[in-house]
Amino acid sequence: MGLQTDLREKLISDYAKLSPQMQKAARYILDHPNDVALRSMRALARAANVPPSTVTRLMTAIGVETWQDFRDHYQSRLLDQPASYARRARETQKTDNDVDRDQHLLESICRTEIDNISDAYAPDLVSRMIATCEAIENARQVFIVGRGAAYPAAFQFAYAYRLFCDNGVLVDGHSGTFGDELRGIGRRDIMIAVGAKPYIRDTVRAVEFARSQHCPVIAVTDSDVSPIAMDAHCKLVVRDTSQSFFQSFTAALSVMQALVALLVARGGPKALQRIAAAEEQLAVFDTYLED
Amino acid sequence: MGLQTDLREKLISDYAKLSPQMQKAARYILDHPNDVALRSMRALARAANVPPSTVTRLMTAIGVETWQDFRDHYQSRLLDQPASYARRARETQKTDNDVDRDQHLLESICRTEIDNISDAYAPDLVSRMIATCEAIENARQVFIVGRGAAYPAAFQFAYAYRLFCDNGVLVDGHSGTFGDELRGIGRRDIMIAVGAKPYIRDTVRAVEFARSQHCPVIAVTDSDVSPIAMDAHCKLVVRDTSQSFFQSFTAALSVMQALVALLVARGGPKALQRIAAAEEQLAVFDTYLED
DNA sequence: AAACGTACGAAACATATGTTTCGCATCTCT
DNA sequence: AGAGATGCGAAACATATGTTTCGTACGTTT
Repeated sequence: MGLQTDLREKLISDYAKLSPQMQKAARYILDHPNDVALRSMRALARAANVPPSTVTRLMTAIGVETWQDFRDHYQSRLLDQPASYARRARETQKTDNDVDRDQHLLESICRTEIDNISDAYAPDLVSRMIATCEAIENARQVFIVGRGAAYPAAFQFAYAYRLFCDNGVLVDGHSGTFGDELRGIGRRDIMIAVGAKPYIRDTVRAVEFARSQHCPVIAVTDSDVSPIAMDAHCKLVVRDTSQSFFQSFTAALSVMQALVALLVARGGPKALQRIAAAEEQLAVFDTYLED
Repeated sequence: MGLQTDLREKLISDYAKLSPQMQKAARYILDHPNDVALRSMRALARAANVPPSTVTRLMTAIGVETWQDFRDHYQSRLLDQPASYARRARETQKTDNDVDRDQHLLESICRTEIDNISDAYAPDLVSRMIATCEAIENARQVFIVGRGAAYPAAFQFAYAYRLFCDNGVLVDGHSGTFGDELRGIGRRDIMIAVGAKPYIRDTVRAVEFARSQHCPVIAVTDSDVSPIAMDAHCKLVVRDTSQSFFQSFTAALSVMQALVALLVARGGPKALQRIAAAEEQLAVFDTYLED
């Protein structure tokens, strides 16, 4: 992927052919790649002790149109790969055939989804997921809340969780009101609340109620300051960037599934036994199609 | 560097005391910390959809003299991060305790999820998605079927789809039986069926019924030869590889969301108008928390 | 109603930025 | 030695940036 293999390599290979002043600039860039990402062109030129024009000349010499392109390259390198996706996506959207538009949209959706997922498994989030598991394992009951577009993620977790634990409650408001389902919630329980902007009132109310009953909350949400994340025991902040009017809950779903996988892994053979039992039960009900 | 404990914490703790517009800015910063390090203040303000003045006001509100100081803080934070990555990697390879196992599991889940998603947007699938959209656009009614673990994906699509089209029916068996909901299905309709192995009998039955009524089927499933994909008008085969006992429906969900995005993009301004109307209606019901 | 205070965006401001131009050295080749 | 090419920095240019100012709109209090 990518027409530009690596600008760094290009700089090194062309180094000999450059004029002395350009070499000075190139050398500084090679020695201080982060300066390219973080500082301005003029500031870099000053640091390298060359006039600004030398830097622009260097750009054209190595076949880079503009300083922006150069800087972008180094910025995404700094981010350890991710962000360049978005910009490329924007570039691709310029073409104007109808089918092409659809294809490009899907391509850009794909990249966004991958970015969202990557971010959801950043080191910070990983340790929070582990902490979340500990909290769940020690809880008496596990209440799972998610309305509207967040419902799928909540459902997914609840569905899988109940295959190996019987203390999970999906608070979906289907049977009776929200309040009924939360009766008895307390400090020994835990609530997993899923929701992103726009926040659905029910979800926020459920969280507030849990908090008022001293029940710790795990927030799977889109921001550290989302109303769902307020005073949360653990915040799992996942991106919901999307190309459409609708937020993407892909990353949230993925995290919920990952939590299940983690819980099972930590649960060891006992968890697996329970799953086997659950599947047997489903087979009795003739739920699945046998091969 | 040094005396500032962490501006991020400061931002979170002061969040409630900020004015609405400043909250908007603060929130964007919390959600996109790298933007602070890499982009200009005005660019960030644009991205956060606030005037530049709001950002400067935010600076003074949280006790930061100038934007430069703020940016510097985030830049050094960004530069420190890669080191922690490396350190963590080294630590992981040394010891073999429980936490490490969890981290490795999550890392491998992340990779698998990304693979699944990438495959779901392969050129072949992309053109099938476009074909799917055409079929949906020409359908009288759109029936969406998904049971068990596939329910989230079906629900997600139905939920979003109904925001701009009123001919979507989520066949979830909640209200009455499966059969009831499918009454009247015919050749001018379309059914979107989601399901992976193990195939849930209800879903397969629904597909078979649709076919018997000459209703074309869009199959979102795990194999070209899945019982759901039999004689399907269009097969969207997505991978559901996962590290746990449980299939991953992340890619399926992503594809369903992508279909919605595509439909809206193709629908043009009319679709957007309908969405606006739907959101207004939701606002009337006081569904969302206003800012 | 009136007075006050806060919140806010548009515009103004000075400065910094990326790029281009221009003229002057220095080198190269006949 | 002179013509041509090349390398170079100062300055010019248009634009973007960070910050301040100012008028208005809105809500609260008197």
